[in-house]
Amino acid sequence: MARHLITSAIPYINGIKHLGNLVGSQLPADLYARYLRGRGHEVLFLCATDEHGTPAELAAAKAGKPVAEYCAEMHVVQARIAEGFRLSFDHFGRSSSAENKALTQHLAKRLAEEGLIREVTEKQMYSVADARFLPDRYIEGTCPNCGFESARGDQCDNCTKQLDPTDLINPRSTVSGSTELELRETKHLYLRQSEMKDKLEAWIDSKTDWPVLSTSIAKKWLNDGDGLQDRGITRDLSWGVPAQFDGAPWEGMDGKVFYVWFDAPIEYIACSQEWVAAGKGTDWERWWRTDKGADDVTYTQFMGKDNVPFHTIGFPATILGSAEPWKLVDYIKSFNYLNYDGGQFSTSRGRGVFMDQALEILPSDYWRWWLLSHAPESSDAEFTWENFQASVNKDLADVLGNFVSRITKFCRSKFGETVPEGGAWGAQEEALAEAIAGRVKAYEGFMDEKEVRKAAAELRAIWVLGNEYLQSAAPWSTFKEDPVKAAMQTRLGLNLIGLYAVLSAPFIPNASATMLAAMGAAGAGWPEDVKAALSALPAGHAFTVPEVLFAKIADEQREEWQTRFAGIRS
RNA sequence: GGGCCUGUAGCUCAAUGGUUAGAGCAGGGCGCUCAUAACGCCUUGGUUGGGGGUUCGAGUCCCUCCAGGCCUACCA
Repeated sequence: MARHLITSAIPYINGIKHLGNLVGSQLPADLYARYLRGRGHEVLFLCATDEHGTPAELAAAKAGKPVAEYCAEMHVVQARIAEGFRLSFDHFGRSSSAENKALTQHLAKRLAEEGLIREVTEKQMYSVADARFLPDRYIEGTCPNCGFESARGDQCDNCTKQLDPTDLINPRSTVSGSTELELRETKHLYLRQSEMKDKLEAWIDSKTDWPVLSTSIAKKWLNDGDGLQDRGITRDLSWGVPAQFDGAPWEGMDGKVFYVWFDAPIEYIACSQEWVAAGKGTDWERWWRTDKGADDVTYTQFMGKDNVPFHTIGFPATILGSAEPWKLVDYIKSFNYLNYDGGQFSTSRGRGVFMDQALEILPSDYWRWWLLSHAPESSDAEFTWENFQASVNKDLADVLGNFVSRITKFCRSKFGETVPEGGAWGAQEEALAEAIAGRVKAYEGFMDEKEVRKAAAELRAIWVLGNEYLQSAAPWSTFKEDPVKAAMQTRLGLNLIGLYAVLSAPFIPNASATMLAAMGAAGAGWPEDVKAALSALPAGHAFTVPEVLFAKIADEQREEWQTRFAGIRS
């Protein structure tokens, strides 16, 4: 038994996430966590809401609520949806927690003591009407390059030229529309990442088994242009971890907070403290402090590609720079994007399917299966309703669901709702057990390697073996001349359901639980010995015929959804 | 502009430089009747984006061009 720390990139508090966000981090992380728990390992699976930053403030203002209240409400909403998708976090924390505040300030102080913080005075755009500094992208104006009138202060969406807000003609605040903007001097703390370039690079170079996506993005940041740049870790905002605090090794940072990307990854650690505070655990240090038991922990992070720089550069720089024995990540599993029907999912335009809507129209298992079996691992992937309908109907309803249905109903009609007695395995059954054992090994291998799509394909192939067996054994024929043999075949068929339930649990936990309940096999463990697992349900054991596991999606239904989700979210 | 990724069957994807490039779905044929009009077997289908090169041998390595995507440090 090994110990596995697993974190999913923490979703931003600003609204409900879409399916692309889900498949990029939380869902595969959950798959892995469930698999490892199923194998009997000790797992701590953490996630949280990322609550600081300008967008949260603006969203709260738009909702007419204090930002703390807005975040508290949205956290509950996200937590409930996460439950709906059966995301099995050991704790779902908040980056605005007292724990994170204390730890963020502690680490910043440590970095300063190690000489890795420097103060920089710079000029930033200030909006008088909004009474706040504005990030570049919150300034809009006419592009000096192409004349586009809604160019953002960081880049023009029309001609893609990178801009400085001072380049814009007729600049205005996107918050209020005010043109009363001025450049003001402001002081910020910078993390001297450049000092740690060699150390970070050596660390990244040692990670030869990571997805190319993870390492190539990291190397790009390390070596682009003049190499790794220092990074500002404070912002002129009120909502966040205060940058000025008792015992701070600097002055003059009043009214400023740490940059959200500085405190967000720290929440991974703080979340484990929240986990203890919530009474769910007793010792967080054995997961995070290599001097206090965490040196045998394997730490795996899951995230979308947009998050990779912060996890390969920023957070490791914080951890390593602190010179304290924190556990560093061992493996970064990164994902590309999921597109929606020929374009991108769009939160602002309400294009695509959002997590709450998905749960309204279908149970979570449908989404889990499709998303995971089509996870954007090697390149961006695309969601289409036709593909979704075809995959779900074929894989879940026909191959797995119908298998459960056919064997339980056959047994009920010939032997009753009890595992039938008599007969012994022949060559055919031995061959089946061997074939399944081989595929289970492959399945475990893919899961261990976090090869999500390949694992899904292997699992499906295991389901298919059951149908192949029933087809060739044909207990409905055998029953006529040799009822005892038919009983043995049926018994094996019923046992396959229990095996499938356990193997499938990481992907489709609800259906798995239904299958186990129907078979009266709730405590079934991982089939380390497939042959034994296929005899787990003894003769005379009672079962029930479950309801249809997966209903099919009809064409008319699909068309309705297609229309409903094409445009503006209602 | 720079960097990275992707391009393989109608669709979604596989293939440590090594037999005749494989699966699933869709299409075609046959079988089965336990089952959710389900299942099984067989089968059609590819100049691996174009061109050049290295090699005994290239989907794979190199060069170049084309197409799509992402990132480019003040959104997160």
